[in-house]
Amino acid sequence: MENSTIQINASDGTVGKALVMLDLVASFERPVRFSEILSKSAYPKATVYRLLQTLSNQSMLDYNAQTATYIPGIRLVRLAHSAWRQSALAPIARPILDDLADALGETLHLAQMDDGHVLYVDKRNAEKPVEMFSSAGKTGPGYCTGVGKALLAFMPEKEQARALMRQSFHKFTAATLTNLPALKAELLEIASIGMAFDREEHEPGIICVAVPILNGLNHAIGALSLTSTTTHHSLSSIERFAPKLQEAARKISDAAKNWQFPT
Amino acid sequence: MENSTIQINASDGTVGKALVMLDLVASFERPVRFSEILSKSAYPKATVYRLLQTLSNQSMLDYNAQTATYIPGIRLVRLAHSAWRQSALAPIARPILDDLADALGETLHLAQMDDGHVLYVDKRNAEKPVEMFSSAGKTGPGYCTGVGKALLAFMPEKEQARALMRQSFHKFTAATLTNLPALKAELLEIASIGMAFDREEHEPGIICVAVPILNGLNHAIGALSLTSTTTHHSLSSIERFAPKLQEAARKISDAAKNWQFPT
DNA sequence: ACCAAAAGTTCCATATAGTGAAACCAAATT
DNA sequence: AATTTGGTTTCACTATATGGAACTTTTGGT
Repeated sequence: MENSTIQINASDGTVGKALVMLDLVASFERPVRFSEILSKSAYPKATVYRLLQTLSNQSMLDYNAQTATYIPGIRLVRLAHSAWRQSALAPIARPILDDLADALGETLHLAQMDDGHVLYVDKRNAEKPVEMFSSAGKTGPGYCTGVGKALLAFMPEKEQARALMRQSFHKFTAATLTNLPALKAELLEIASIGMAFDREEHEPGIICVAVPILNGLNHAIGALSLTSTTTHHSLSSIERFAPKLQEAARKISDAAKNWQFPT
Repeated sequence: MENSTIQINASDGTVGKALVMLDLVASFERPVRFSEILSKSAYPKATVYRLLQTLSNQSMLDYNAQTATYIPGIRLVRLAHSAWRQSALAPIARPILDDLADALGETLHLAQMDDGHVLYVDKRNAEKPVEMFSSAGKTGPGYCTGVGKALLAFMPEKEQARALMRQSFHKFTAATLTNLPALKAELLEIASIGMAFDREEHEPGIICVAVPILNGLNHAIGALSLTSTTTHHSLSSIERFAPKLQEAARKISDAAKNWQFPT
């Protein structure tokens, strides 16, 4: 969301720095000029310059000579295809999500945790059926979405601590939790009841129920949510979908356990 | 397709090497062990080891400690989302593709050229409406697909020469062109008539018409195709769709020309 | 249970590749 | 014409990557 500060990359040498640059360019969400990148970066001019050149050579960035701007490159799309196919969760969950979408006719999201944030890896939309990359790959906050809280509540302690650090607590709506103690309390509750709600915490009028997809150690490998609006549903009426969600989550979990790459 | 040889990366130092490793891991299309990666790589053991560690640290790879295998990492999915949204062609083409799919009810592909190969960036399927990453990001051969030949035929001369080098001419079917002169002759024909056909060259029973999406200099920035089967259509019957495809291609081309990022 | 081979990890002297201050060049701007 | 701003190149310095080899762990065979 607010990306005003510089990301310092502790180690990982040149490769780490190059990837920081990639993230930086991506974070603008629009074509950016050299000087803009430079001003947001911690590295000196010549270093930034060379890193951008290397990344452009490698098609990890696209440089437009007309406008003298950089955008994330096409090679990422190719690599992501491979990542998505192999990430196990998304492809496995696909048929189960399809069935669930058919049965419920509501908007569904499948998400994973990525560095404390929510990464949506698949979606079924109640209205518009086709979505593509426009939804998969999208990220959202952890502390104020249903999937985010479901994932946080079922993380190994250490990872959870690290993920909680990354939350920035922007008050999107009146209902947004804006501090760590409040969030921690809610996560305990979620862990005990096995489901999470978004009570218009991220966007006014938008509510959701989310359940974790667990592995054998009771840690979340993903989360599944059903999203609706306050005009269509109330919290208690979407709660009624929870058993169906949990059943689907269990199916995905089972499929993931038994999943082996064809040899 | 056949990735049996080692990719040598001329320069670009450590970052280039790291990206070669990324591609290598992705090319397996399944979880791979260290030794498998090593055996396909040109770099010495310790180097490969360190590169893989760095990439895993950075979530560009996922290391599974249970199975001791690597797969492409989740960070790629996040980055690709950004790349796709900003690549201009795909998001711009989306509504036009939607309309065309509604009007024709046939399978459509939108593709770009990537290192001599075809990169599919969007798709509308006649039967299954939802597809996601499973189709976007997929790559295919340049010399034996409709979109590939359309893209090759309308490339700047130098780039074309480079792209032609990258073709490997595997004979998929009886109709596959298997040598450079034959391909060059066909590309001239395509350039003159402004459309390309796939006459069961990649898969038996699958035919397609493709048209380039041109910029102001008459170079392809993408290609649009309509795919069908020989049971549904003949070459001449799919040729009848060409005007509609060309109209859509022109619309996309215009939209791309006028396109400016919102300031 | 043992041994041998293979797979994976760490070490460390060396050299290569990255660094970044500064100079330079090219467009805009005054 | 002079100045500022944005972008590119240079080069001496050194931090970082390198990779052969030693070491540890795992696997598999008898």
